[in-house]
Amino acid sequence: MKEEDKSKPAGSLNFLEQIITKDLEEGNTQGRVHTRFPPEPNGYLHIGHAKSICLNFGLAIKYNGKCNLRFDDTNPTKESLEYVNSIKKDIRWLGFDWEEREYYASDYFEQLYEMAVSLIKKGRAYVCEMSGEEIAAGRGTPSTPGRISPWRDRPVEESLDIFERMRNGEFPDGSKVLRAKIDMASPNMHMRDPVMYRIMHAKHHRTDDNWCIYPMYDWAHGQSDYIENITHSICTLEFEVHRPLYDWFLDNLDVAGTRPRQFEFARLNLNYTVMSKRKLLELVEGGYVNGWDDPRMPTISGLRRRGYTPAAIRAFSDKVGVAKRENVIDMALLEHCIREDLNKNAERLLCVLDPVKLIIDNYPEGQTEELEAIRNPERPEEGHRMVPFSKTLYIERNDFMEDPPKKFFRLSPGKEVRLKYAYIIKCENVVKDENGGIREIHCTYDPETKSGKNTRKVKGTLHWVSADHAVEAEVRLYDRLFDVEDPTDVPEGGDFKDNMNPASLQTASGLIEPSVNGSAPGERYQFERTGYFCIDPDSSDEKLVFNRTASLRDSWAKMNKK
RNA sequence: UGUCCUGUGGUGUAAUUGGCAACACGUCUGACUCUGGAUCAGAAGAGUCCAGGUUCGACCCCUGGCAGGACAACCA
Repeated sequence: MKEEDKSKPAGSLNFLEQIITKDLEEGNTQGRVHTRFPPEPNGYLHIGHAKSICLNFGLAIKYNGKCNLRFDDTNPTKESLEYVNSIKKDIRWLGFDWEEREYYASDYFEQLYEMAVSLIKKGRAYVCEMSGEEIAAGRGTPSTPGRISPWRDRPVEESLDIFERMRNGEFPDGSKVLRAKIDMASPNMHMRDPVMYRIMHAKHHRTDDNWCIYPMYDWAHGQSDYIENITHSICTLEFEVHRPLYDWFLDNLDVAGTRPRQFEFARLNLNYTVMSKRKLLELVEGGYVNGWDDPRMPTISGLRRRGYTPAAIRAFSDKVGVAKRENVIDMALLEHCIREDLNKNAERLLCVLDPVKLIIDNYPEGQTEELEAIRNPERPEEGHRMVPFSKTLYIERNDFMEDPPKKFFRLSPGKEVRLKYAYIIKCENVVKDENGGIREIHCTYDPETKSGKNTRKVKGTLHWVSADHAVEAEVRLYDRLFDVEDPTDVPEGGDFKDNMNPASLQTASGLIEPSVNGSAPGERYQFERTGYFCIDPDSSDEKLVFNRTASLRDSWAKMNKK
């Protein structure tokens, strides 16, 4: 877990690291750093969560501390075990370990209840019997004060009694809540007697029907941090306004030891995609993608299936940095990170995605040669694979042009190119079909130019496969899910889905060199000159399925665009 | 016309706490190349939201603006 990050000068700290360093120097946290990653198990994790995971676990690692996994499971109607499991799987896959510290806010329900009772006894909380609408209406607006609840000054004993009966299930949902008694005129809406408990007769995935009152986020979260001895409670910017409440609860409870403190950072935004749970859900449920792990989704499971590596995602998280200002990260940075990893680590393979037949007229009929091809030029120590070569081959259709522009380095009539790992060939003529399409390209080869020999050089090198030896595979060519940088930027009445890229998935039938046989789902390769690909779980014994993780940078395509 | 937060190249993050701005992605050259990949060398691109002030000196401190964001679930 030690990727180097060259995106910042050595020794420069982000604002959280600066705070922690100072706390450690001043002994503010008993010399400890203890963070937590607190997902609500109500959905799948995405790349934005990955940033938070890397941050929280990363800080703990960097400062020799600990990071807990804590499920914030205080709303049983939205949460489930399925999500708990997927979240655990994703965090582990990313390479982080919470050891035995797998916690649940629901583990603290009893303690939380006792703490609430103590607050009532202090006159700092009361049972309010207004309806939800009344409470909302009575809260006022940010610029006008709220109205005092008629129940606000009821006797402590009465609140105590009713609160207990709420717990015992004597009242229907929505009939009563426990509220903190703070300040209905506060300019901070969250301080206007916030709800601490609501009645929900709902089955919880862990506590079953033991409870029918459930704590609200603001009440549960800070106290859970306190119970777990968290030192630095790191969350995203939208909770900034909650911080006074976070502190108020701690101030008004008799807490001992180190108090947790909350710090906020700006969440990750990525262009050319959407990140909100609601929109992601819409894509899944509307069938716009094939599930949460569709390789085009920015979910962790989607990226995994797409072929991203944990190391690439960790490197990405490092490079995006941590700060308080809103940001939009360029998708190109994510792509850079996976290419950087896979260039170094993925074995090479020859695969023709859009084949056209090429016949070497002067190559002996029926002859086959096994040619040596390096597995990975970045890691020569990994050795070689053998690739069969014969008279009839396939090359990429767009590697041939009858009438090439001046800077076309590939094959055209009368021109020479090298076939990677094989020979230099020269195009002699082409055979066309009745529509004028190219059916066969006829070439001659120069036996003196076999790969490995020190021979003359030609400008272009092509990938190819031997027709009789190639293995057919389904290749799913993925591209960005959206056409535009900000898919949510739509005209009146428009929808973010209007910005979807119609070509985000194109399927090809690829021909791959036979050494691909025996590969298993999850394995990653570079198809030379084409891109990085990963074997999809949809693969069967009969047919491999590849997902394109990322294309190779293509300066020829870029040049053509101009 | 409330409270809180944030404004640094196209994007993101720095500037060791006051010494005229660095790194990464991206872009553009060129070299090299049996991947138009990778690699290597180089370039362009901000004078730090604006206006005042303090100071020998301000991205950094002060004052006042402006802009953007968050907050009015019995969601988290």
